[in-house]
Amino acid sequence: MIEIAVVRNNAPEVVEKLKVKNFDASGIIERLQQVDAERRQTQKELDDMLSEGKTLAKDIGRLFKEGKGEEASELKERTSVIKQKTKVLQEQLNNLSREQNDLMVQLPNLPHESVPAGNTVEDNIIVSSHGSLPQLHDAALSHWDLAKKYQLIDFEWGNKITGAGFPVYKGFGARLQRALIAFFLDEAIEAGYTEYQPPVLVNEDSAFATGQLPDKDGQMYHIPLDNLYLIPTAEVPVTNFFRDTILNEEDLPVKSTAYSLCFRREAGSYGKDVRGLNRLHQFDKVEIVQVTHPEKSYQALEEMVEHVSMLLKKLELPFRVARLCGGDMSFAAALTYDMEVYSAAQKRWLEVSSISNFETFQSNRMKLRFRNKQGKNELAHTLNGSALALPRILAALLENNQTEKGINIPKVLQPYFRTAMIQ
RNA sequence: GGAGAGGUGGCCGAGUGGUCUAAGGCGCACGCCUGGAAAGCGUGUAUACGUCAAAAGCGUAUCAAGGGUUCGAAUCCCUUUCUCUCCGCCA
Repeated sequence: MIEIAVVRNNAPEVVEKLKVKNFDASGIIERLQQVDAERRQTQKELDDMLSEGKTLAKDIGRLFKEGKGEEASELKERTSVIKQKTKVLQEQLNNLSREQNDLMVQLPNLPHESVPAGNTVEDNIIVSSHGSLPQLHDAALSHWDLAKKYQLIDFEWGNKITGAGFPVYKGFGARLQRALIAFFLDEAIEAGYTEYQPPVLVNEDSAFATGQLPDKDGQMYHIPLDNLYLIPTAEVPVTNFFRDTILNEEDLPVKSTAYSLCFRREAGSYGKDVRGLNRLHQFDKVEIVQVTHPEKSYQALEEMVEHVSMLLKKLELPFRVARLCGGDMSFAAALTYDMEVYSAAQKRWLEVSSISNFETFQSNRMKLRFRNKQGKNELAHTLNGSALALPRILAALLENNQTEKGINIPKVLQPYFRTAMIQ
């Protein structure tokens, strides 16, 4: 969530900026200002009352010790009044704090000044394009047909044992997945990220901290018996490593990478968008996460875009980079770049990575701070990006590299894949 | 799943109703001492909210979390949670 001080000091600016995200914050902000002022007033009154009670309790204790029981009893009468009042004030304060918090979590993150206004993908800005679009022969197949032809993926088996959106990879398909994961992790490690294998189930606190709760409740698989959530991305566990943590300034940036399974309910999706590997309930992804100094976060964002670009170039896939417009951005992001590869048989751009700077939005929720040079604690910035999501990379690789003889494997994957062509 | 023992500052660890404003130790920082270092000595060393233009200072809360008893709770009671040990199950 954004910081209360920002609301307190720049309310009109907050409302203005959130318009870029198509969010009308005026009502919430107005109420917040009232609640914040009342809360502070109440806290002051309560603190004073508690202070008086504390002093009295000490006096009473002292008097008892000195054997002046009668004087002590007189003081006791005053304490009952104080008790009554503190109880009422405490309750008021709790209510106000709760209301303030409820309002705060409804506010999306403020967009960076470079975020274009707009509602849909049409309003996203294509920042750059790389590589040339492959020309396929007339008999070119979609990746789901190729998967069948070469026995790479069995969608039917997945359907049978679980349901739609849970494919079974087999043979060269499974091996290609394994090769990609190893390649992505090795590249991330090379770029200075530390590798982790996180849990794929997280608790409520973790899901809240990175912003999945309460905003995207229905998008995650939930296990009620233990109140745990299946992660939609490794961002959730990895960023939460640093929940309630105060880092040293010299430890920044903290760069982490993790391969994990990801689970998304994708409620309401249907049609050709979800055909084949285009949209799954369970998929594989290597994620990169950074915790940075606030002054370095946009530099880190560029670096992450560069990293993912490098991966796509090495995989010889044509891709483009889009800066998302306000309406297309997530609740928690301040600035997001999407990376899209061209899938030649489908003739579509597929989103394979989303790289975002959350500034202090997540760190404020999870109390992730660092001790700055002045010795004060300051919220760090968090960022993350896919590097990369497997299924659509797989789709593009299969479609773009198909020939009459078989499917070519990019050079960079061959050491991992141990074969140059799927036949 | 059953039984038992626990959760105290960055860490170890004392503390069973009233200067707990949490002993002591370790670590860390600064200073003294030293040719330099070590040892020694001294000082300091949490987080949040509030107050203040800000800092300092001050107030309040925090001894796993929440509630209760009491004039007063780290300490007593209840609930929850987590960790450890043993048993059971188990890759």
